[in-house]
Amino acid sequence: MTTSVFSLPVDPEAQLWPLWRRAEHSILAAIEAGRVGAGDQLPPEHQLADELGTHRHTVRRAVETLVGRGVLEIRRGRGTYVARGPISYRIGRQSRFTQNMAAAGCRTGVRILRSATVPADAETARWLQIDTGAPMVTLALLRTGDDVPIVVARHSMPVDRFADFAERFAEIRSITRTFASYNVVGYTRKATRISARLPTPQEAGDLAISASAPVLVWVSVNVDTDGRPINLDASTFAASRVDIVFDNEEQ
Amino acid sequence: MTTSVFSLPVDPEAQLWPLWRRAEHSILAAIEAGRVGAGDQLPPEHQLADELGTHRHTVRRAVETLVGRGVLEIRRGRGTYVARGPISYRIGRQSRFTQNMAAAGCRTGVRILRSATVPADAETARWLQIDTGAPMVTLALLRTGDDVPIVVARHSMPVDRFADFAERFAEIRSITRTFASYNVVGYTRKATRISARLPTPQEAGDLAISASAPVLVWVSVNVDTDGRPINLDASTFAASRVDIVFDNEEQ
DNA sequence: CGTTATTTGTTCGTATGTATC
DNA sequence: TGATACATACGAACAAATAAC
Repeated sequence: MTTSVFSLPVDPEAQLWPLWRRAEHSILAAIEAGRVGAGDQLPPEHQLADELGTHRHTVRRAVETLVGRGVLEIRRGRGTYVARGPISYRIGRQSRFTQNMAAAGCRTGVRILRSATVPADAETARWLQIDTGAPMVTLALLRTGDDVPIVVARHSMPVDRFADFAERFAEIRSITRTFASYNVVGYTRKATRISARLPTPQEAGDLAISASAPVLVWVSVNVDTDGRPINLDASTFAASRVDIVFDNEEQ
Repeated sequence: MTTSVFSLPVDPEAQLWPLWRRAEHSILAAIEAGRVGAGDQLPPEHQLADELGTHRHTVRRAVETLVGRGVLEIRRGRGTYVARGPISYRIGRQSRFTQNMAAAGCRTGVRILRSATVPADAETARWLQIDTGAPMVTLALLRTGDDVPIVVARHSMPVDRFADFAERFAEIRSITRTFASYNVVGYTRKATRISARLPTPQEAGDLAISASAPVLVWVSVNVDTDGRPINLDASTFAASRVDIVFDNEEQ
């Protein structure tokens, strides 16, 4: 007699949940019991459906939810895998991306996705203390850790102070040092807004995450030492790949 | 001739996206163009499917994603509605839930979901600086704004200092004042960890959100004025209903 | 370099369950 | 109670990405 790795719960209480929730629970139980380990490949969907005595769509719903919970990871055409945990992304008042990833032992990369000069919408203008419609330099960056996309950062700066910011950044490849090239040194984060949602199609594509994997959205205003806003940073993190840690003591 | 409120994009570039993404885009476009406003009810799924010339399942996928993006809201048996925006939840070093919601003009409510004394797991013990397995008082609270569930807060406290915390809270109905009853006044938040994911079945039930609507998870350690950890607060927010704002200046 | 098998992704079909009014 | 609207579940077929040959 063989003991199956995946099987639906049989206790009558579980019958209250829909089938796809019970399938979700079965897969999670197999992982938590160590019957499948981090990085392991799951059986293909049709086989999982057979083992659980249910339909492939039901399994897909369960798997999709576990992807969104950060438990599984799907690679199309290859298979479904048990996810490795997120990287802790430590935030003080001045800490920046590269230091963080280095601390986690990750090789960082950055790529310019898009760059343009556009008129400021009302809300951005308010944060940057410029006029609505005033031109802004915008720069969308994809930052990676060990070649895995981590965050899309969209930076907006007033064009009057930072006209050729994008060109300089393309050369310098560091936000902090590009600001330094304008003699802006030691800027700090003022207000920060954090929210979470499912990704837009573009975000899902940029971050290479599935449509059901949430993003963590981080919008912060940076001010120079005179307190003047220099930049609005709207960053969208692949939530399953990071953990944001504020350490109030180290600020 | 009638102009339809919902219609699939026809430009050839759009053909690259799957049908459900195009349907998602159509619904979003109708909202952004003001053809349907905040709080309005959408046509039923079968009718939307007809208008978009596609299958009901395709529409459901689109709607589900927009629910996760905070754009729509589903009320089972009643209909699908355009969501109203999130409440801004302002966080300083000491600010607490009730003040925040009052500032947003919301009537707050709190209900005890679960309460128990349990042994500390390794990680919680480390945060609270107690021994692994040492007993903790745990208290799960559901906080509401205008009767809408906002957050499930799970508090853990060492039992040796706060033995009858749950009973006192049931009477006092305020975390701050319950701590004050132990002569713990003016405690502050030390480290905070923020992440986002899809809800567990229990969280989805507690918060009355759909399985595809992300939660924002907030874990913080509070310390008394001597720097001793008094409590671990693991709070799960319905992401579509709040925005968390850190104001570094007001801390 | 194409071909094929494997695996996940999309789409439509059909039926039934369940909450709300 | 009946009508309406969302939720679950199984079925069938094909598309698209990947890997192995």
